Amino acid sequence: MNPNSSPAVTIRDVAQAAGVHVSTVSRALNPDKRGLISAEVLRAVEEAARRLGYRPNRAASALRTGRTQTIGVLLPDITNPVFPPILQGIEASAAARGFFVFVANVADHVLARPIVERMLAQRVDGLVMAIATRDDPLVDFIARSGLHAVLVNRADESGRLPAVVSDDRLAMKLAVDHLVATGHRRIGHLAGPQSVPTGVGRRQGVEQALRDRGLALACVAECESYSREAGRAAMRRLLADNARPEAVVCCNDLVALGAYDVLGELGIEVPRDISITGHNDMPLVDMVNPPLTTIRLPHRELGWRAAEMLFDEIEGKSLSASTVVLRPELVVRKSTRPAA
Amino acid sequence: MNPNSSPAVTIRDVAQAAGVHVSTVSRALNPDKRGLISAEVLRAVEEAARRLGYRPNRAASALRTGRTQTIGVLLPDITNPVFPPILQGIEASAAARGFFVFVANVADHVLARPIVERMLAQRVDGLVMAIATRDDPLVDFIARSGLHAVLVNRADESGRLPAVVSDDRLAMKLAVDHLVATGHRRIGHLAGPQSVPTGVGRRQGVEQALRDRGLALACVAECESYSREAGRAAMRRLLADNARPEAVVCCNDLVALGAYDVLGELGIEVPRDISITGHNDMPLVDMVNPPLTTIRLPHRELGWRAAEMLFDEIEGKSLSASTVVLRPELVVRKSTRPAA
DNA sequence: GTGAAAGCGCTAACAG
DNA sequence: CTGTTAGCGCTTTCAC
Repeated sequence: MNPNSSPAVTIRDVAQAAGVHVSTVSRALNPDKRGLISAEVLRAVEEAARRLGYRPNRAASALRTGRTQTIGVLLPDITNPVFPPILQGIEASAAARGFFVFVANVADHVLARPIVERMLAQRVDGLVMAIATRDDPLVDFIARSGLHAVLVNRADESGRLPAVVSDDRLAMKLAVDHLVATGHRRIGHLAGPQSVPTGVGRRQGVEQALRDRGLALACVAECESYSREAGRAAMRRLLADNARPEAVVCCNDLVALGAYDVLGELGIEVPRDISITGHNDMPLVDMVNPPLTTIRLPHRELGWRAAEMLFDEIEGKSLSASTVVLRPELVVRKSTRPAA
Repeated sequence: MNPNSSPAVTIRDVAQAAGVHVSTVSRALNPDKRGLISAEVLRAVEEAARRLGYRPNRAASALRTGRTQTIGVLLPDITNPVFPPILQGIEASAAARGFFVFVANVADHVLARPIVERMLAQRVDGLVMAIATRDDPLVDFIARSGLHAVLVNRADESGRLPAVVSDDRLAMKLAVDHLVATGHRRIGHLAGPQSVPTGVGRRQGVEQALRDRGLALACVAECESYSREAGRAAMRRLLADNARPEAVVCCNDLVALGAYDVLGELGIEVPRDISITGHNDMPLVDMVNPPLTTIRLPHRELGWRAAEMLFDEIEGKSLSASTVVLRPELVVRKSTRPAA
C-alpha cells in the first residue's frame, strides 16, 4: 500500500510495544471504550502508538463493523454556483464527525443509478442527494436498498426520503410582491424545467402570489435547464409569443442573465423597459449590469442541515421533521424598477 | 450494515448459487482475471450474482489488496469559483476509472496535516492537492509517507511532488503586453499573497514583462488573500501611497472586482480613467460592469491532467514530466482601454 | 480491566 | 481452468 516507507504499523505492533493484547489497544484507541481501560495502560498504549506512527486502517474496521465513516454526495453539476456552498456545508458537518465525503458529479441522470450502486459497494454510511427528478425511481431504489439518504435542494413529494429545501413558493411570492409593490401588473415567468420539483414549485409560487394579488400570469416560457443558454432561448420564446411583459420573474439567476443577454441584443433596457428578478443570489450577480434583484438562499445551511439530518438517521435518532424548509430572502438591487 | 433489506449477499452466496468455489466467483467478477474462466462458468456466476443482487464489498477487498479505488482532493475553498471546474476534471478522470473522490475543504491550513492523516487512515490510493504554500512542510510529510500525490494549481518549487499548473508568468505577460500595446506606460500591480507560489510567480511575471518592454512597475500592493475584500484593501493602499497608475494588473478576478469597488466609490471610471485586468476568467466576469479583461485558464483540464498524472503514478507508470504547465489565454473585454 | 479467539468478505499464492 | 488455503487488520463477544 504505502509505496515506500515502513510496511505499515498495525494494532498488533502497538500491542507488542505496549506489552498488552491487541484488543486492549483497540479499546484504548476507541473513544467510546476508552473508559474501560486503566489510566496506566492507556498512557502506555497511546505512547506506543505515537512512537510507532500507528495509523488505524479504516478498511479493516469497516470490514469488521460495516461502517465506513463515509458519506456520498450526488450533485448534478459542481460547477453550478449553488452547489459549492451546499457541498461546503455538508463537508463541514461531516468533517466535524470525522467523516469523509465522496463527491460524485452526476452529469447525466442515467448515470445516477450506477453511481449509487458503486456507492453502495463502497459501503457509504449514507447519501446526500441534490439530484432526484420528480417521482424518481432512484428514490425508490434507495429507499428499498435501506441506505440512509437525505435530499437537499429537492424535496421528495412522495415523502419516502427526508429533505432539506428552501421555500420555493415563498421565494417567488417575495419576488412577485416586490414587483407588484413597485407598480407592475403584467408579470411573466421564465419557469424552470417542469420535470424537477423546484421548477414546478416556483412556477406555482408565482401563480399563487399573483392570484393573491388578484392578478394572472401574463406569460410564461419553460427553460430546458437552469442555465444561461436555456434562459436565452426561453426569453426569446417569451418575447416572440407574447406582448412584452412589464416584469419577468426568473426561476434562477443564470436564467435571468440569459434574459439579460437577449434583452441587451434587442435594446430593451433593464429596468427602464422591463424588470427582471432572479433566484439564488449567486456570487457576482451584484456586479452585473444592472445588479440583479434576486432571492437569497441559505445554501451552506441547506447542506449543513441535510448532513446533520443524515447523521441523525445514521445514528438511529429517528427524525421528527422529515422535511425541513428554510427561509429565502429578497435582495433588492437595480434590475427592478424602484418604488414610485 | 444495510439497515433493513436482506443481510447482504456475499461472494460465498454467489458461489453456492452458481455451484462453484468462491475464488472462481472472485475471478469471474474481476475484469482482469475474467479471462481465466470458462465461458460457461462465467455465465453461471454472472447470472447468480445478478439474481441475488450481489454487490462486492470494497472494504473487504481494500483490506485484502491494500487498494481502495479512492483518491482524496484537498481544496482551500470549494466556494472559490476556480476550484469547482478543477474538481470536476478530477472527478471525471476518477469516475472513468471507477474511482471515487474524497473532497476535503481545508479552510485553515493548520487543518491540512490532520486531514491528510485521516486520508492516510482511509487508505486513499492518492491525493490531489490544491493547497500547499511555498516550502510547505506538508509536502515533505506526504513525500515521506510514500503516498502518491500531485499538486494542482500550485507548483512545488523543490520538485518533490509532480504538479499541474497554469503558466503564471506567461499569463501576466499577456496582460502587460496588452496594456502596453494599448498605450499604457504607468502600470501597477495588485499582487497575490507572497506566501503562495502563484502570488510570487505572477508578480515576477508582471515585472519581467514590463522589463522586456523597457518599463518598470509603477506601484504594487500585496493582497492578503485572493478575495474581493483583500482586493479592496490593497487597491485603497495602492491609491493612497502612489500616484494613480494608468492601468493595474490584478492577480486574480476577485481582487480585480475589489478594485472595481473602490474605484466605483471614488468615481474613477474604468477603463476611461484606469484600465484593469484580472486573472482566471471566473463565471460572470463577462457580465460585470465593465466586462473584465482577464486571463482564461483551462481549469477543468488542470484537474483532469492532475488526476491522470496521479493515476499514472498509482499504476506505477513513472512520469517523464514531473510538472506540466498549461497555457493561459488573454480574453479582452471592456475593462481595458481599446487600441487607439 | 484485560486476554483469547473468532471472523467480517475478499484475494492471491499454490496446487492440481 | 478451478479449488484449497491462508490471512489482510480490526472489533467484539466471552471468559477470567
